Amino acid sequence: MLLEIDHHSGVPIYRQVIEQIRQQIMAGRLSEGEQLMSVRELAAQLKVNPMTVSKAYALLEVEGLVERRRGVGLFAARLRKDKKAHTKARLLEDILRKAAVTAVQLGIPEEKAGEMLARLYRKYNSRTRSHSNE
Amino acid sequence: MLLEIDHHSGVPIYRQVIEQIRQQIMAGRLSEGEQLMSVRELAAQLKVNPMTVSKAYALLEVEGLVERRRGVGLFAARLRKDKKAHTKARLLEDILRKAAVTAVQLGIPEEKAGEMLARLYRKYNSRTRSHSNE
DNA sequence: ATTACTGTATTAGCTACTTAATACAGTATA
DNA sequence: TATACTGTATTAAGTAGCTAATACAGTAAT
Repeated sequence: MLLEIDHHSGVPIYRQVIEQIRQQIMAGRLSEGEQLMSVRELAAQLKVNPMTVSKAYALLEVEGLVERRRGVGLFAARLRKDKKAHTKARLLEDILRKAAVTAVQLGIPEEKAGEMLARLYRKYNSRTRSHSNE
Repeated sequence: MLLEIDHHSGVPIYRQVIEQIRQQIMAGRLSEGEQLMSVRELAAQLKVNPMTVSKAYALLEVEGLVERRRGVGLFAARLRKDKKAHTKARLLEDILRKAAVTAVQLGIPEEKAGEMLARLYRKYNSRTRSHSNE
């Protein structure tokens, strides 16, 4: 597992760690029960303080995505498939809710909002295999 | 024009001012060219420092939604209808883009994302006439 | 020029957040 | 128990963002 941190993006390091690990788990690139890099190991790789990594791990545990075992290590949580699907749906819904509120407030018709989403979805879906630097 | 500020929401005052005025302009509840409350007037109503209001106004001018005239006052910008529609579309697109990226990353199919958006749209659209306190 | 409004630049204090240094605590193995 | 790993609680420093106090600047009418 390799994480990349952009120190100039303005996005806090611990959030970047959270987002990347969450995505790897949700996309199935981290097996259930698999052990992740230790706090100090990942901290060294990212050239960051161990506590920063620990903070990210702590928040991921709150989300139910990992299990921390003091003295042992960190493991990808075992998620039932329906639970996993539910979590994914919730992540997306949180964002779509804002979009829906905005569309209603601006008086943009439902069909138009739907078309915009479909267009954007296809745009990014076609880039899945390539690197996106933005 | 009446604005309401929630001092406990965690959202900065100047952002709340921006969002509410932007929404009033976009929804057509502020006529083009109409004069808005002066900096000090609005600051008094909101019980806030005039500079906080001035900051909100400055950012609204950058968006092209208002015109500031020193010594005279603040006026809702005259927007051509197509420009207005374009601005509205951009506001929504910025949010929908994040949703699309998330959906693709999580492997959620386009149809499902579309259904979620439609459901949420209807949910908030049906509340348009009532007060929402959350 | 005076008055009475407009908006604004500068500065400073406050707060919340992020990161890091240090010392501590749990587990497994020999 | 000793060792060598695990993660963590506490504390503090640094930073960025928000708000406000003050003094300044433009406009219009008298």
